[in-house]
Amino acid sequence: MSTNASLKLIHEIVAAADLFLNQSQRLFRPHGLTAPQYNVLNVLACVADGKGLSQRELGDILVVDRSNVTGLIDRMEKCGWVRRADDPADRRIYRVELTPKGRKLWARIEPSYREVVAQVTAGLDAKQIQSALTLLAHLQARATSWKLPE
Amino acid sequence: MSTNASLKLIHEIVAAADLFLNQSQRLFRPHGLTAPQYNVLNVLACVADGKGLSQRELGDILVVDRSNVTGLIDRMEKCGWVRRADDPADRRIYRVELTPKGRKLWARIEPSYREVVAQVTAGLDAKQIQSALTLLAHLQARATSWKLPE
DNA sequence: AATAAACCGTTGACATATCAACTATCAGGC
DNA sequence: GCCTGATAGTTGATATGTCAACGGTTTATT
Repeated sequence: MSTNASLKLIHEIVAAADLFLNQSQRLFRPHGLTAPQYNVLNVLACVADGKGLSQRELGDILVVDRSNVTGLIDRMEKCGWVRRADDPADRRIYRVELTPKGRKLWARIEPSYREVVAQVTAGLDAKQIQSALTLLAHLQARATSWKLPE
Repeated sequence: MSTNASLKLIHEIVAAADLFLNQSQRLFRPHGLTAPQYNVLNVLACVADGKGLSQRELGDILVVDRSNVTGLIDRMEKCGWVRRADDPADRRIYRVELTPKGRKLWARIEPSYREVVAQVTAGLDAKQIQSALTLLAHLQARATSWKLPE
């Protein structure tokens, strides 16, 4: 198999992800939001039911370091979208929750986000998407367990 | 077609790109290099033949803002991997070139990089890769020309 | 030739990201 | 109960990225 096709595959995956993130900024920006901040809203709205999430859990889900979550939540708290609530059982932990304002913002943006995804993926049939997902899962599994050469 | 499959597709592309970039750090780091810096070395080694590239051209190829190139080249120049040469015809421009040290570093890392890509894509046949490339090109074309909802 | 327009690189403000080191808190073993 | 170790969040150093504004240099226009 050609190494060049593999190189191009990886390159195009990175380029597509980059392009998508950059373009999605155009959706979020008018609301004063960034892509990582939208992800926080989305996780809190979908995953956390009422109880919120610790910053560590948030970082695990978003695949970012917990030190990064500190500043992210700082800025979002300043905008009034999320709140740090004390955990009654563990004083090391904050339970990060959506405020009503944050939930409202998410509810306003989420449909646009879905529509944009629909636009970008229009013209692809279910089978194509499925085989792409299989390939991506394969890549991720192999990337997770790779070993350094030499 | 299911919107959820589309959402998952985009999500997995971003996740795969992220994972790959994070893992490739492990290859670059022992050499004191970052992924964007490796990309600079690679572009200068492959694209620019002797004449170097202006910072604007470099930014266009790497799809980053030219203001970002300033700092990137600053740091790489400090390490002695690249050099800013004056352009004889246009005094606004630097021609960024590899130093011998930079070229040697690239030559040492590039085979490992190819091998890692080969590892990650092992088990995929040419047809699978080709259809993934087609899909990615489709996504990129549509993402480039999308219009904001509402 | 002189003015206007476009272009290049830098700078400063900011957001995101990592890592290492620190403080506070919790959980286990003795 | 008391140390020991793990865990949560913060902080500071550093790298990457954007954007807007600025100062020199071309290039175009008149």
